Amino acid sequence: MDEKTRVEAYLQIGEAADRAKLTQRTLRYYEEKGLLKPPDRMDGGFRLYSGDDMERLERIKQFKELLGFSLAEIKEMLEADDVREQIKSEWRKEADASEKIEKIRKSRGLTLQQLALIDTKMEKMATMRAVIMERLARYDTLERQWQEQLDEAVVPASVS
Amino acid sequence: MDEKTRVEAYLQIGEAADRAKLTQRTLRYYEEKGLLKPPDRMDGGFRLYSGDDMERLERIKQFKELLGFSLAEIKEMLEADDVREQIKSEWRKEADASEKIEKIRKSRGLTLQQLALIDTKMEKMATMRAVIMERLARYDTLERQWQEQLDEAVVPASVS
DNA sequence: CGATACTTTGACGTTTGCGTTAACGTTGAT
DNA sequence: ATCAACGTTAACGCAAACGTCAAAGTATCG
Repeated sequence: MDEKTRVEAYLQIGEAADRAKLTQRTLRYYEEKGLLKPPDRMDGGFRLYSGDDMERLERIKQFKELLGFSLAEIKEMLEADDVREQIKSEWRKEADASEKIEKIRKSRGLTLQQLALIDTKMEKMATMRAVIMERLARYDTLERQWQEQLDEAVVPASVS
Repeated sequence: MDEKTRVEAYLQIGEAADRAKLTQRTLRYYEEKGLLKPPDRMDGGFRLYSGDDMERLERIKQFKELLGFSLAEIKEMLEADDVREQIKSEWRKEADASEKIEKIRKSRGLTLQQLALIDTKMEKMATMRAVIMERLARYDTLERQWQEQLDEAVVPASVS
């Protein structure tokens, strides 16, 4: 079962694309552009996407759809994540710590930027939401007005 | 002063573009694509943008940057607005009310869609924000860890 | 082994959303 | 009247982000 779970955790490009709600072309394109690390392959050369790959895809989608980043920008942002993984796997302390601290600070900076961007976006969206609510209210009154007019016409004097 | 205010309320394309933080090309492009109604012109043919035009531009920007709509989608959405203006200017009740009610309902529907979209986006952004906050926390602990290591190395035994 | 479904790597095509001249007309100040 | 600053249309250009074949290899099931 150890092997089976390991096997089932991998998806071929078709399934991966379906689950991520993207196309196969897009997956290959992202890989080509360096947003996805080259995934593992089976013997025949078929790509195998890991759970991590799928998570990364999800993050890419969020950056695109929620924040409207270009793929180039997304790549930059994702490099912040890579730093974390790198450092985690580099528990050998040979490489001097100050260098790592630099990397960490840079990544943290990028993450802070993301946070700031999200916050301004959320504020703007809240404002927009309020405007839309007003609009809705006006539509409702408008509709009611014309509805009354229509009622009067249909029911001339039977009520009064 | 009546005339002056009326005149000053209009902007030539240069000023209009500057204030909207867009380019002249973009304004013409939006007009070409039907997102902006053909603005008034002065005698020489220079475009004159009204306050309403500027507001519309602002909404277009929001749809693009906040919601990530394509220009085609934005056009559709803005048509909801047009209905309101149309109906306001059509205070002649000749055209039957039921027809107008239909239009109003359609516009209201579009507006509701916008609202729903904004709400889902805001939810997703909130989730994303939470994830980012977690990330930040992890960066901080990471940095502190390595900082400690660095301190120990720099101050070998002087303290103890 | 064969059929069918899935995948691979090119490579060219398409759409969107403008940028960038070019050639020429308009305005406004001096 | 002229000059600089601004505007006009028309046309071509372009990068991003994929879509869409084509030709070939691989997987899997019976």
